Amino acid sequence: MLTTPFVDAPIFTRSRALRPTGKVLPEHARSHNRSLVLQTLYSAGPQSRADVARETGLTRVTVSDLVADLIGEGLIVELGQREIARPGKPAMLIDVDRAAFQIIGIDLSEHERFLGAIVDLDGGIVSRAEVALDGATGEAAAALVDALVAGLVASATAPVLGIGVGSPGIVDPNGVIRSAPNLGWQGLDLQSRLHDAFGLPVHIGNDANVAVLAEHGASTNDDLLLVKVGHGVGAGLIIAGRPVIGGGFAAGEIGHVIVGTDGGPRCACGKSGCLETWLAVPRLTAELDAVDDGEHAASAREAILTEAGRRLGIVLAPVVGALNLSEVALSGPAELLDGPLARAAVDTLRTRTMAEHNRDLRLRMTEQAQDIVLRGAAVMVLSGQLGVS
Amino acid sequence: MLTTPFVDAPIFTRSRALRPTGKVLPEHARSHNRSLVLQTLYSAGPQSRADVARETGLTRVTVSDLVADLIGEGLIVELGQREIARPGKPAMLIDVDRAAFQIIGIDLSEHERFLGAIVDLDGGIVSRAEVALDGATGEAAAALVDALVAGLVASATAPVLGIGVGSPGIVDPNGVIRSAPNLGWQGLDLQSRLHDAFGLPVHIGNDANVAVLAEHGASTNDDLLLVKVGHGVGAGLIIAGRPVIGGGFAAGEIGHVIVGTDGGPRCACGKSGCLETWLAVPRLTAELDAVDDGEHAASAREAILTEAGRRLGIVLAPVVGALNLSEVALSGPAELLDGPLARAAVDTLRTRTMAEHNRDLRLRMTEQAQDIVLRGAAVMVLSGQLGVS
DNA sequence: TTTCGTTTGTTCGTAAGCTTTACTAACAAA
DNA sequence: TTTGTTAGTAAAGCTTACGAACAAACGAAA
Repeated sequence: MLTTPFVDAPIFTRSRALRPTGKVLPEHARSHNRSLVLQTLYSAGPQSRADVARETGLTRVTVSDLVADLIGEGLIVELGQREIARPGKPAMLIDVDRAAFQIIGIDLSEHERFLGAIVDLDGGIVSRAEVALDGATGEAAAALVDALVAGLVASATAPVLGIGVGSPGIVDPNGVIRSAPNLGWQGLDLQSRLHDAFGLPVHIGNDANVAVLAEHGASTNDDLLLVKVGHGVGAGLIIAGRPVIGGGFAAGEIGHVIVGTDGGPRCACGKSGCLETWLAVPRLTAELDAVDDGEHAASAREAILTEAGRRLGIVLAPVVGALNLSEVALSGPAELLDGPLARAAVDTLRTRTMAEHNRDLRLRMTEQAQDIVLRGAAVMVLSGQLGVS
Repeated sequence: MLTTPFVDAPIFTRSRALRPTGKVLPEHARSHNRSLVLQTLYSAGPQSRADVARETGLTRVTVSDLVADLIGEGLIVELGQREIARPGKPAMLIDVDRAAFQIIGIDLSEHERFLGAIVDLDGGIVSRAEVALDGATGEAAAALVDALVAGLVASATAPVLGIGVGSPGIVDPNGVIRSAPNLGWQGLDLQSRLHDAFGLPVHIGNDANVAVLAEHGASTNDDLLLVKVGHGVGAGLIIAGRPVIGGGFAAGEIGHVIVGTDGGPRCACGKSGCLETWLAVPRLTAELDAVDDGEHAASAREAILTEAGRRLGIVLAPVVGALNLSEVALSGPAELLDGPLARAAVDTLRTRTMAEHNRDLRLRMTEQAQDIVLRGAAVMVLSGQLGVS
C-alpha cells in the first residue's frame, strides 16, 4: 500500500473552482465570514450571537467580533433579551436591521414603461415609480432611467444600499448594455452612468437573469430555470446556486431557438418556428383573439395554449436533460401561462426526457408574478453589496 | 447624493457564490494560495519564485514560504539557475516535480473491457492495462475493477497521488454509483471500496463528465460541452470553469431526450426518436452496414451521417442557446463523427440558434480521442488532490 | 576596475484573523 | 443555597501574509 503526503488531505479548492482564480488574503476570509453571519441572520431571523456561532461553525468569540463590526456599520441591531425562560444567561437577540437601508430596483423590461421601486432589505416594496416610454430610444430612453432613479433616490427614507437594474438585451458583467435592440442601446455603459450620477453602487443584469435571482430566493433549490414570457421570451438560469451568464453574456436567450422539425410561423428574426412565434405574449393573444366566438371557441383557445406549452416543453427538454434540472419556473401573464399551457409544458418535458432521471421535475408559476424583476434587482444589490440573498 | 459605508466596497463573495457556503479559516486561504502557486507552475512551467509572485499577486516572501512547503512535500523541485543572462541575482528555477507522483486512471465506459493506465502529472500515459469484461456484472465486474487497479498500483514507479475512475451511469459526489444498468450496479460504493482496498484517495465520476475535464484542460474556454458517442450517448458539461453534476447527479444524460417532432426509430427505453436512436455507434454502424453496395452507396451513407449530425444539432440547439455555449466537442469514433456528421451538427446548430449570440460557436472533435476518459480521470485526481488542472 | 542599478530570495518584525482557554454574569432547577 | 447551564467577553497564542530591509549576484556604465 502506497501512501502520499496528500491522502485525503482536504483541499480548499476542491469544492470551489477547478483552477484557483486569485490569491486569498485574510481580509477576504473575514469578509466571507462577515457575509456568512449576515446571511445566517438574514434568513433565520433574530437570534443570539451564540446561535449564529452554532449555525456557522465559527466560535462565539469570532461571531461577537464580527457582529460588533456589523453593529458599528449599522447593519445589525440588538433587539433586547430573549423572552423565553431558559437556564443560563439570557440571550441578547440580534438581527439584521431591516430598516437600515433601502434598495432601488429598476425594471426596464416592459415595452411601454420603465418601472422602479424602493425595496427594503426583506424584499418588500416600499414605494413605486414609473415613467412612460412613449417610444423613446437611445439617449432619450437612458435619460428616462436617470429620471426614474433620481426620483426614487430622492424619496428614499433610509440610506440607499445600491441600485439594481434589470434590462432587456445583452448585459455584460461590467453593467454595459451590449445590445438592447428595442431600446436602441448598443454599448451603453449604464452602470458607470448611474454610478457617476448618484454615487451609489450599481448592479445591472439581463431582465430574465435578474428575475431568476428573485425566484431563487423563494426556492430551496440550487438549480433553477426561469422562463420569462412577455413581449419576447427569455430565460434566467441558476446552476449549483450560481447565476449563469454565458461566455457571450447571452445565456438564457432561447426566444429564437427553433422548436421541433415541422416548421412553424415566420419569425421577425427571419427564421421559422422560433420559440417566440409560439409563446411570446403578443403572438399568443393575437392567436387567441383570432378565434371566432362560437361553440368551439373555448376548446380552440385551449388548443392554442396547449400547443404553446408543448412547444415550450420541446425546447426545454434538452436543457432539462443536459443539466438535470429539477425546477422550472414560468413568469408572465398567469391568464395565459397558468393552465393548459403549463400543463402541456410539463407533460411534454416529462415525456421527452428520461423519466428515471427527471422524476422529481417541477414546473410552476413564479411566486411573485408582477414584481419579479424589481425584486430580483434588489437581490442582485443585496448579494453584491452584502453577500446576502 | 446619499452615501453608505459600503459604496463600492469589494465583497469577497461577490464573484464566488450568491450565498456564503461555510466559514473560511486562514488555513483554507493558505491552501488556496498553495494551489494557486502549484497551478501557476503547472501551467506555465519552470520559473523563479519571483516570477510566481508577480503572476499570482502574492509577495515574494509568501511565495517563498509556500514553495518551501511544497518542496518539503516533494511536489516542487529546484532545477538550477536560469541560464539567460540578465542583470540582478540569477533566478533559481523551480517547477512542479512532474515525476514525483503518478495517477491511476480507470475507464469503465467501454462495453467489452475495462481500461486502466498510469498517468504522470502532465497527463502523459506511462503504462496501460485492461481486463476483459466477458459479460461480467455486479460483484464480478466490481472485482475486475479491483484487480485492474491492483495491477496498476503494483506497477507504479512513483508514489500514487490517487485513483480516478470514469464510470457509466449515475455517480454521486461521494463516489457511489447510484445506477449503471449495463454493469448491473446499483448503489455500489466504489469509492469506499477502492479507498479501503488501496488506502489512496479515490475520485469517481460519470464517464462523460470525467471526459470533459480532460478536454477542458486542452481548451482555453471556460464553458465546454462534450458529447461522448459510444454504445450510448452522454455529455459532460463545464460552465464558468466548473463541472456541472446536476441535482440528481444525472447531468449530461441526453441520450434519451427525444429529438424533433417528426417521430423516429423506436428506442430500447420505450420512447421513439431518442437521440441515441440516431447517434449511438451500434445504431449508426448497423444503418451504414445495411446500405447496399452500389452506385449510390457513398451518398446514402453520407445521408445517414448527415441526418445523425442534424439530429444532434437539433437537440443541442436549445442547450447552446440557453447556456450561450461557445464550444462543443465531440468524442467517439472519428470515422463516424468527423465528417458529414459533425458538419451537419454545426450547420444545424447555427441555423437553429440566434446567429448574433452564437457567432463564435465552435464544434470540433476531441483532442485526445482514445484516452479521454483515462486522462480525465487523472485530471479529476489532480484537481481534487492538488487543486490543479 | 570600480561603481551603480537591478533582481532574487531571505530574514525580521508586524498586522490581521481565528482559535483555545478561561472567566464573569445571569439564569433555572433542585 | 447549591448546582449546572448558557451567553458573552478577555487574554493569549497560532497561522498567515505583508512590508522593510538586506545580502548576493549580476550587467552596464564610468
